[in-house]
Amino acid sequence: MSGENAGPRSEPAEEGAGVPLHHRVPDLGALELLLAVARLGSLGRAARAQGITQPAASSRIRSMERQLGVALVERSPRGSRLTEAGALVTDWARRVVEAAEAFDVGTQALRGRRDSRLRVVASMTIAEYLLPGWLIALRTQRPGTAVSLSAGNTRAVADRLLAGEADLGFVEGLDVPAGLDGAVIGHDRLVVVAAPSHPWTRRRTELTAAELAATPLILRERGSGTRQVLDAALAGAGGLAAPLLELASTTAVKSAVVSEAAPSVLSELAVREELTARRLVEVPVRGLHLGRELRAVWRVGQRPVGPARDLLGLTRGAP
Amino acid sequence: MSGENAGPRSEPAEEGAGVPLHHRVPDLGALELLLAVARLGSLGRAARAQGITQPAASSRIRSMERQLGVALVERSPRGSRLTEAGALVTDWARRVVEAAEAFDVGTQALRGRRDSRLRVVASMTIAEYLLPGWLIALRTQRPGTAVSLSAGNTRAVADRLLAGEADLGFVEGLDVPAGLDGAVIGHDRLVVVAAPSHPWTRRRTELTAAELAATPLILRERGSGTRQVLDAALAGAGGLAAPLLELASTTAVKSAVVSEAAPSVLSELAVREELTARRLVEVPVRGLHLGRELRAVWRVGQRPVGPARDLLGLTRGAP
DNA sequence: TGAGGGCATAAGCTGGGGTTATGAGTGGCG
DNA sequence: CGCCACTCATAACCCCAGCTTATGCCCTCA
Repeated sequence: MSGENAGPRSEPAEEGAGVPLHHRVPDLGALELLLAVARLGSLGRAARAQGITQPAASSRIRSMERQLGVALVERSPRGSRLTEAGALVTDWARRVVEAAEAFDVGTQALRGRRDSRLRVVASMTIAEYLLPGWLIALRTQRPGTAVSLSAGNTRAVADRLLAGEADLGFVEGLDVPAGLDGAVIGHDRLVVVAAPSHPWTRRRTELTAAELAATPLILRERGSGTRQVLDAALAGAGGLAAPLLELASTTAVKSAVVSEAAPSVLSELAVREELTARRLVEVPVRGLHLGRELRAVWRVGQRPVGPARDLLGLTRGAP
Repeated sequence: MSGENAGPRSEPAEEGAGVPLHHRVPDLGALELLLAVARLGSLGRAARAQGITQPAASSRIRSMERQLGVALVERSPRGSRLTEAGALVTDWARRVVEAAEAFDVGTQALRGRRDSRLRVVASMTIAEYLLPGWLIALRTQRPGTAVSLSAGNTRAVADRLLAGEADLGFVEGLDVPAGLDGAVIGHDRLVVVAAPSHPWTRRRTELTAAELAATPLILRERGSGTRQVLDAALAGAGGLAAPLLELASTTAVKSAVVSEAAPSVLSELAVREELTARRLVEVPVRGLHLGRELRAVWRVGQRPVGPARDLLGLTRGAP
């Protein structure tokens, strides 16, 4: 495991547990630099691209290699190429940097300058999972478009649009709020998820809607969009049983599902990563389709123009 | 846009272009701290959780708020809660931290200590997209399992397993290499993708396999797993046309698809993010299914036991 | 054979992020 | 009622990571 102590592990010791992550992962700057090296094929060029000097880049890469214990680039007097391992590390680094880009573009929009040319209001789910990607795309397509973002539930989105405080809104749900026009830009689906250890993940016969309805679940609090769709869909199956636990945030629900051994119903967008990592498992339900539309919305009669139109065009056909 | 200069933009100016990302995004340490605050409800507790002092945490959060220009936490003499905006920022931060965790667990496995209890060999695609998630899951389920990872093509995976240099392998492809047993653990699918501006994304009739075969594509070099599956699938449709461009890495292919206006065929795993952000668009092809199995493999007769068995159990049913 | 691009090393500066020490609010409770 | 326990903020100080400039060596190519 973690270095010095090769013998039968003495301390807590599980791979540097306790040490916060950022001591074991290089800086964002270092990761960016590594990507630049991969792209440009030379430490010096990468350095210039990052606005630092060649020795700085050299030492940064070297210390990253020391920290990770892996040779990342093969230096030659004619440039630098990635190692076999370096290529893999670079791919993982790219994902960190991409997440950081999403963070950046998101918070920049959140800063919400009054002089923004495009003011967006979105539901939490969309703002969290989809908008940053769209904004990155918008930035590459129409650089210099200043966007401001605020998030809230469907009601808040409608209010801001009607008050003229926003140009374009995004909501997920079953219908378009009064006073607004909209266009479907994609679809979301609620999925039943459970911890991998839960018996539902080993069933041979598909779960029925009635069984689902009768089981106490871990859910978001009443009033959330997710909850509405679920209530409506299970009304015919005897109605939803009292929840085992009601939590305020999606994240809280997810970790509760993992630790408490009860299932939940969540947006596909919210659990995609957990599903592919098998931290959660989807439980198919016979004949139950919990789809819901993702919609762009705007004030009746005010079809989006300019930047709002650009963004709308970008989002059509999402998921 | 970027502050000071509100007028018609003078300089390059597009939202701090040129300034490398890591100057506009807080440190991983700061993001982790923010998550801890969100989870624990107090700066002091979060500080302790990160192994720093309360004043350090206080100043770190404050300077992050200054940097982002957004109030993130609401301090009270009885604890700290996230702001509305803070909740959103925290969600975005969580994704960065999760990517960093994947990076961490991946590079740690790559470090490849000889004394590892579990030696894994995987194809590039699986190592890149799936393995980190599994390793994180494995770490929470069986903490302290030292894993070493090496990556290569199917041939290399087989060789290492047969040489007894690895305990468990993962490959994607159509069949199990000679000398190995295996189990299907999931499915991947090749998808035809194009830039959003490409005419194929606006077709009213579905693309046919013959049309796809006749079109020069941007592809990975011959010999890659992706290429094999594609060749096989289109053999009946007249065979694949000469590629427009042959590139060595998936990343290179992706960016070429975006800039050159030619389509490509790539693993669903590799383009999922690009698809949801609409940087790429999937083009459905009539009656063509480019599925391929993801398999865990091991030496004939050596069913995985111990840690290998744990990991195998974790991966079953992936995507 | 010299010029130029590539990388490494060395010496020195700077600032961000850490520390300790302290003060000032607020709610619970004997 | 007054103390305690908890919160957060401020101030003064320290240290090292990461930057810079200056230099040298290596290789390739005209």
